[in-house]
Amino acid sequence: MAETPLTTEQILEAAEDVLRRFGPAKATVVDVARVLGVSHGTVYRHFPSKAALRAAVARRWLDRAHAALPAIATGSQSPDRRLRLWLEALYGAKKRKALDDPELFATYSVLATESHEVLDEHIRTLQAQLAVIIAEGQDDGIFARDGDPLTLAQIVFQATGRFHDPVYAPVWSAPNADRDFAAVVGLLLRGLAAR
Amino acid sequence: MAETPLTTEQILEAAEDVLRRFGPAKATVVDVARVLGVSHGTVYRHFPSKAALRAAVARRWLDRAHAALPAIATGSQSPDRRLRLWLEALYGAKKRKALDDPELFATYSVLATESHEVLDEHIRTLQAQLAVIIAEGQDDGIFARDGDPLTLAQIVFQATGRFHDPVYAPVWSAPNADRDFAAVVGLLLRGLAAR
DNA sequence: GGGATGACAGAGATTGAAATCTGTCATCAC
DNA sequence: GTGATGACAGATTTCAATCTCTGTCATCCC
Repeated sequence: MAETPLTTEQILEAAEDVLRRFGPAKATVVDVARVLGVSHGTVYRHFPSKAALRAAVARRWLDRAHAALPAIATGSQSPDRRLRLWLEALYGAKKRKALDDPELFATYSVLATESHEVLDEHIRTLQAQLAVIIAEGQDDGIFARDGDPLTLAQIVFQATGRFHDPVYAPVWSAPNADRDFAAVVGLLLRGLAAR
Repeated sequence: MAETPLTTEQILEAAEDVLRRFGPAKATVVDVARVLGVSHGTVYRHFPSKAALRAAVARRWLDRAHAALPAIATGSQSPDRRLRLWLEALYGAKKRKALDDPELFATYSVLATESHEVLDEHIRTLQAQLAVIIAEGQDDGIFARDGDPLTLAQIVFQATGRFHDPVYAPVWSAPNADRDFAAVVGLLLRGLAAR
C-alpha cells in the first residue's frame, strides 16, 4: 500500500481536486486525506495547518496563472509596448479564467484573499516585473525620468486594479470593459511618457 | 395621536436610525415602524418594498456624503487644479467616514451595493461632474483635445477606483495610501495634459 | 374617502442539539 | 527510526423545528 511515500506535491494535487469539487466553504482536510487514501493525520505531517495547505494551493495557482508574464517583462520589444502587452496579458489571463469557469475562479479568489501573505508576495513579484519595464523605459528615454521605478510600478498597478483585482471580475464581461482597459492603459502611458 | 400625518421624510429618518443601531442585516421594517409608533403596514403606504426603502436611504446618504463636490467642479480655479481638488474631496470624504465610524460606513456600503440602480445613477452623476471639469480643461487648452470628456471622466474615475470604491476602505488607512493617491492623480493629470 | 391597522400566508431567519472537523499525540508497522 | 494511524478534545458546522419578517388586504376610524 505504502508503495509511494506520500509527497507534498500529491497532497497539493488532491487539495486542488477537492477544492474544485466542493468549493472553498466545504473542502475539508478529511476530504483531501480520503482522496489520497490516507488518514488526515498524515496530511498534518506535511502541512502545519489547514490554512497553510490552502495557502500553498493559492501560491501554486497564482504562479501558474501568471507564468507567461516574466517573459513579456524581459522581452525584446520597446518598454512602452512591453508595458502594454504585460498589462494586457495580466488582464487577459484573469478575464479568461473568470469567464471560463466562474466558480473555480471564485474558489481561488477566496483562497488568495484569505492567504494574505501569499497574495502580498505575489503582488510584490508582479510589481517588480513592472518596475523592470519602467526602469528600462526611463533608461531608453521613452519614459520621463522623474520618479522611482518601483513606486511608479505600484501606481500603475493600483490604477489598473479594476482590471486585475478579482473583486471586479463581474465587470470584466461588461460591453465596454476592454475599451475601458485600453483607455486607462493609454492614459497611464501618456502620463509615463517623456515629453 | 395622528396629529402629524406621517411623512416619507420621517420614515427615512427612522430607517437611518434603525440601520445605524442594528446594522443592515438586522434592521427590519417592523423596527422602523416601531420607532415611528405606527404599524408596519403604514410604512408600506409610502414605500412599495423594503428594498425600495433601503434604496431611498442609500440615495439620501450618497447625496449628502458628496454634497460638496458640485461646487468644486464648477469652481473658479483652473481645471487641472479643480480636477485634483475634486478627486481629493471625493477620497477625503470617503476616507473620513470610513475611519470615523467603520461600522456605519460598512452599513451604508452594503445599502449602496444592494441598490444597484441608485449606485449606478450616483456614479453617473459624479462622472458627469468630472466630465465638466475635463471639457473646460480641453477648451482652455490645458488638457489634450483628443478624447471625449465623458469617456475620459469614466477612465479617470475607474483608474482612481482604489481611492473611492468602498471595497478598498481597509487600505485607506495604510501608511502610503495618501502618497499613492497623490501619485495616481499626478500620473493621470500628466496623461491628460496637453503637450 | 384618505389614511392607518393588524391578521394572515409564505418566505426567510434563528436556535440549539447532534454531527463533523481540526489539530494533537500515543501507538503501531515496517 | 521514519512515517502512518486513529482516538480524542475542543471548535465549528449542519439541520430541522420554531419563530420572525415581508408584503397583502379586508376592515376600521376620523
